[in-house]
Amino acid sequence: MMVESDDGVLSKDQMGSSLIEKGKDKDKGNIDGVVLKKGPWTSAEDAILVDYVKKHGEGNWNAVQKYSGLSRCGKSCRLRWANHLRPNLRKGAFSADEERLIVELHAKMGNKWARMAAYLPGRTDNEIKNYWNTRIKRRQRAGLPLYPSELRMQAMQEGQQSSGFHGINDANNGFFERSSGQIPDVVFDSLKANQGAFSFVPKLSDVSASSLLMKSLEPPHFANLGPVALNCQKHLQESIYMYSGFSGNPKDAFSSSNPFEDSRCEKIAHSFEYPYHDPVEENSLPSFDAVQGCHSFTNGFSSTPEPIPEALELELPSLQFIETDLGSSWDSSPSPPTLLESVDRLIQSPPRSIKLDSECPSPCNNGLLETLVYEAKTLSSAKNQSSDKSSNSSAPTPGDISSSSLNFYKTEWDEYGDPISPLGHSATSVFNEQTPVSASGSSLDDQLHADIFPVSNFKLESFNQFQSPEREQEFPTQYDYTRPDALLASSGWFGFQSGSFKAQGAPMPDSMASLLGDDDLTSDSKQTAEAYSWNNMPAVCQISELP
DNA sequence: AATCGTCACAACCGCCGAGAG
DNA sequence: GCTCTCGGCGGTTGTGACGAT
Repeated sequence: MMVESDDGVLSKDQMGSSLIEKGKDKDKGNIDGVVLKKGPWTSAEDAILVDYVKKHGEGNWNAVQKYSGLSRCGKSCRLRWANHLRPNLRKGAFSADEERLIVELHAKMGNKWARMAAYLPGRTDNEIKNYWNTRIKRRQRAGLPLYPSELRMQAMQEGQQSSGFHGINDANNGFFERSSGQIPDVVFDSLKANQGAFSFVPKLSDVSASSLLMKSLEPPHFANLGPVALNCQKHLQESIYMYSGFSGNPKDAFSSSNPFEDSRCEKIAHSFEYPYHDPVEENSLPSFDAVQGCHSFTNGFSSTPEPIPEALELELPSLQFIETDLGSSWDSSPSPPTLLESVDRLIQSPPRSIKLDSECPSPCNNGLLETLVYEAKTLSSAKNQSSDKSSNSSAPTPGDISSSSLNFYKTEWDEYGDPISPLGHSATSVFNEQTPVSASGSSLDDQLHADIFPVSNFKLESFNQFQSPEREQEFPTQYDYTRPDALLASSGWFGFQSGSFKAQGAPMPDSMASLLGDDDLTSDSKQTAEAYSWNNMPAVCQISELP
């Protein structure tokens, strides 16, 4: 690069011994006694290589050293030629169109740089890769999503058009690259950047059970974790592999002793973030029933011994939105089965997420848990409602949101003639049974960390980011997480008063602000929630199809 | 002016698959 | 079927440029 001797700054010899393999590696640095050079190419070397290619054509790169005397290994020659010397290379900064195309392609292909390069004449995979990596860093640092909403929209459309989620021209390039296990880390756009994406939230009546279900996978839970170094592509891969295994063997796929021990969950969350929703499309969205491998999503755990808790577990750090989402999305009239089933599915993750599966064997299989969760959620909402009403009468608060949810729950439940839970308990009865362990000491956030994320330091920090006296008031109670009722009652798993940070005046990290937008969060929370839920679907469906 | 962090880029490394022997 | 070579690909590293402090 800078040491290239185009300007004569450094001669080949001056490149120094440090750049020359000492021949200790016969296979790589020394061929037939010739020490192969490494490091930046000189103009002289370039000329030799160009001349060689002109004479012999591309390929047979290992012969370059033999026939041209160039002290470079074949791979290095090929790379130099492909990235810098071959004709028709397009140098310089990427144009806006190119950038957009890259983003689009990445959304479709993942880190398939070579394939992406095929769509960008004159550009090399290395350029694209570098650009993308830089972009990731930049946007992550800024707390911005990687993909604009229109891309997600397009991807969703493509996913609908083909159950295989095929990408653009290459049928093998699915929206999620199956062969590679690559899944685009579909990060939802910020509301700020994509206000339009949330301007057409479907009418609640249009929200399907699946969408409701998907709220349980909502990314905002992860968004709360704040910016996390994105230098974890491997983690992303791992995450995808986790998903890959999901359809086949959930237990294997999610056998990690601590699903939050690293940033995988974050990446997964990003993978699910897909807030773009077009009401026009919703009816054509693939149902989970129709998607192979998504059986459990539609059936709920009640019908399968290996339900989706594994999947939902991925969102365990959930701190927000679900409750709000439910409340908002059920304003209309989902069918009664949808309501209940959605609730059921929503509640699958907490027990596992808090690693109670070992202590509370198979809580998901008996149908009790979901009922408890539902009612506990309702209780929690009620509590928030009462506390918030007394303190804030103007701006929407988490409690307001929760209360609306609560009211909605009640309304919906009663509306469908099911005044009591499927278990036969009234919500009240369950609420009364809820037993807070202690109101003293640390906040729920700390509790979460201590009990659930013992090794997830970054998440604790993330949680702490949102700690504030207000939030402490929000969650004054600690629960005994060894008790299912308490677990369920800790609606933090589901509803953590999502879009409340702003309204509460609690600090909102930049990333959070970016993810949720600077618009009034509470006013948009419904739409956001709707969009999230819908846009999660393709990802989940596709993931379930991964081998 | 010095220092530090970030960016942008080139190049290398390791792995993998295809094909030939 | 096995081994080897080659080429391709994706990930990572190294380094100068650049801007902020």
